[in-house]
Amino acid sequence: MLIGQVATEADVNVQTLRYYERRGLLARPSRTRAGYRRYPEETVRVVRFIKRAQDLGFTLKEIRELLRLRSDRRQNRDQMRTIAEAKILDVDARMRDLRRIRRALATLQESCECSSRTLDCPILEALESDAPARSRTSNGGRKKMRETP
Amino acid sequence: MLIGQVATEADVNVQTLRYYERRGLLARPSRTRAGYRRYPEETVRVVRFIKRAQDLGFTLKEIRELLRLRSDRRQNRDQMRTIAEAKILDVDARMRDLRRIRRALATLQESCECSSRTLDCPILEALESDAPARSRTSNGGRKKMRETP
DNA sequence: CTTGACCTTGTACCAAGGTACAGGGTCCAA
DNA sequence: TTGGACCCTGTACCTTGGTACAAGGTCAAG
Repeated sequence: MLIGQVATEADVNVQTLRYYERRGLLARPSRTRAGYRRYPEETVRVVRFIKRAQDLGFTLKEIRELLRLRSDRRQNRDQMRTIAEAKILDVDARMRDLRRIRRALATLQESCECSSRTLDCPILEALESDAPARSRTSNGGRKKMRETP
Repeated sequence: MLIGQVATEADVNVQTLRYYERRGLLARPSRTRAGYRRYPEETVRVVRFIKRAQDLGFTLKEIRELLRLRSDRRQNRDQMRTIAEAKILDVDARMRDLRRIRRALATLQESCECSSRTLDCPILEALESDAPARSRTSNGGRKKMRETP
């Protein structure tokens, strides 16, 4: 398949495919004599995967890792297993958070007349958690602060 | 509370709070005579909520909507209920996808020696779905294409 | 009454994830 | 043999979600 066809079937822009190639999400494909990229059919599935994974909040970098798991399957078994395990924990955490949000939305939907106080809002409670915040490009260090007596 | 204290407790940058105000996620707070922003305690919880929701892949725009649900609770009940319902469907879809990914990762982790063929990779299968792709800033219209006979 | 830690606005910059355009080559049907 | 639809590379630009100054005002302690 040529690039335009992949783009149409995966419902993305041609430029996006070239961009993914630069970012290492798509392998550099073989070329025709004229220098046109020629993709295997599978590429369409890969691109659709990327798009769905993005919807779930994975970054391109993380998705690249996920895809790498796929191709590295033969060598580095142990290392792979470890990465997979870490991703599973991450996914579990995301699911827990979603369940909370869901519960909150359901509460809102049903019981919006009863709990008429503006405080103790179910939406805010949804994500009030003791769980340590995950990844989120770290930011830890801030400066001194004036005393607050 | 002044802005710096909110920032410290919510573990974000001061600039970020002002940015959220511009983007309509935080209400414009009252000011001291000197023009300093003075926030209610609740703001810390709101900001933490924003951060967790972002981790889940919600955009600031979506989060603004979620928060709006909270404050509009008294008027527009029906409309609110409808939005909440839509969000619930969205959340459900996300969860389904995460479950698939999870299954795929588990498969990878356990059974990486058996399914040694490069095709039918569990990772790709994870998100192969008949479900129509959700939101994802629409992009629908692309141009004509040369016939592919 | 100054100094340091805080606050203000405004504007500029950054990384990620694309998108668009310029300038040019390929290929096939009419 | 030419025109339209496609492909190439390269570079510039856009949006999101912030961060980082610059230039200045506030306020409490020493």
